[in-house]
Amino acid sequence: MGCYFECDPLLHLTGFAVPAFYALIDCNNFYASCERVFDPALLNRPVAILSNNDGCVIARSAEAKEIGIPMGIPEFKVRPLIRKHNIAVRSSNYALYGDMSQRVMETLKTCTPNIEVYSIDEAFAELSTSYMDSMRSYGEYIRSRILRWTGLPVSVGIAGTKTLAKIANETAKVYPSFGGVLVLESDERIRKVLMRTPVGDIWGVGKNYSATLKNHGVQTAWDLRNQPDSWVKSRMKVTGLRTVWELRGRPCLAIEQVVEPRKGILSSRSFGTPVDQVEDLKEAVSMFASRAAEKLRAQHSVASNMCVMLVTNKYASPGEPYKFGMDVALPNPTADTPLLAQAADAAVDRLYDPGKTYKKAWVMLTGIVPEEEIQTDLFIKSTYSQKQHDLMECMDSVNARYGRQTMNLAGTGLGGNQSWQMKQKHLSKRYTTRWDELMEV
DNA sequence: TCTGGGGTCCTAGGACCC
DNA sequence: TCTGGGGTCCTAGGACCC
Repeated sequence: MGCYFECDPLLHLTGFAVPAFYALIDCNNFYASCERVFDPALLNRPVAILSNNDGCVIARSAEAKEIGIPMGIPEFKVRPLIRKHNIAVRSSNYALYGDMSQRVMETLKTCTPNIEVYSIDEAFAELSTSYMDSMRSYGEYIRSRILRWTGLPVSVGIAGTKTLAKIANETAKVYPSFGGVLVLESDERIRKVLMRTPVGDIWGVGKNYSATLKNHGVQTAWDLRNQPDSWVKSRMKVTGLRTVWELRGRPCLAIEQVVEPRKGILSSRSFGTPVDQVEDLKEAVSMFASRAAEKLRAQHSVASNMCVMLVTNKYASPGEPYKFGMDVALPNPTADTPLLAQAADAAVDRLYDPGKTYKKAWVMLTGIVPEEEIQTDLFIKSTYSQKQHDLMECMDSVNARYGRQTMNLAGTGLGGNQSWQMKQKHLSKRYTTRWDELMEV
């Protein structure tokens, strides 16, 4: 099979079978491409996608990148550029992107069984040695099938480790001559590609490490690959050492097919307009608690801790505190929406300052355990009875069938025109998940 | 005027145990 | 003058990812 086992005490590797090749399949400009599938008028226009409240640019088409719209820039700062180049602007439409993502992943599974869905727009795949002779044509096959079945263009990078596959993918995107597929096989080709990859572009090397490395004269992935282990470990810890070994072709990261339950669940939004009334704040926070509880139940877990945070404008007076939060320990682990909303509500009472104007709030659940492992306290009444569990299950299935807002706590407000609701002025339709929003021809 | 929303892992240090 | 030798658990903070 050509498999072998790694086991290195330094890296705490438990030993996993290592396949010959890893592929990284990544959608090109995913959000912009999703919009284009259903609006062909966008095909030859630059496209920019805005954050939830239409505040920042969070995704761009290739043309918009070329014009020089940076990632994460506040929209108002590039408004002149948007007008000048007639850039199409959309609010983020996660209902659409999430569904399209699922279609891509399902399609990919028909090509190769062992995949790890790594993010909304990318997946790793383990390619067995039987494809050895035709890696490139296999990559092309994946690419053309996803394009035909979903309308979305992807790039494919194939190499001996996940980190190298990431680099291969990036390189395939940058140089159109590769036709969207790059296989890193020979040492010579690996060397060439690593020499033109800046350290900051390596998966696992962020802003901080990148700056440190450059200060030490380490400019490219090839430079980093050639540093001694001890040098790397002292500056970048064990995770950095794994990255370097991966650059040398020694796999340290396995495909992770099973999705582990989340250890923290966060629900937060910036408000459409700033909020200074405690009632509005409570509505919003109840809504976030409900959303977090839904996510919690979806993974069959319960939580024993909640953190509620109120956030004011951090740009207004730099240096001043702008986050005001508190932890709430729940008497017993629960996934009951009314209980969690109640706890959040009480927290708002304690945190609220009538003199402040709030821009955003959070509800975060931690202390998460599987629901079948609830440790009940002998002296405290259970906070997640069978009855509550069944009621929540019923609520979730109603909302799954008829839409998220169908059955809600009264405390989350009656919907429609709350000031804290997101702006989303440029939202496209939920073409693939709502009967009443199908594309009209 | 206007500035996203989620997550993960690792390490150091302190408290505490026998 | 001299002051054991191990552990574990928790938390805060820093790094990273999309």
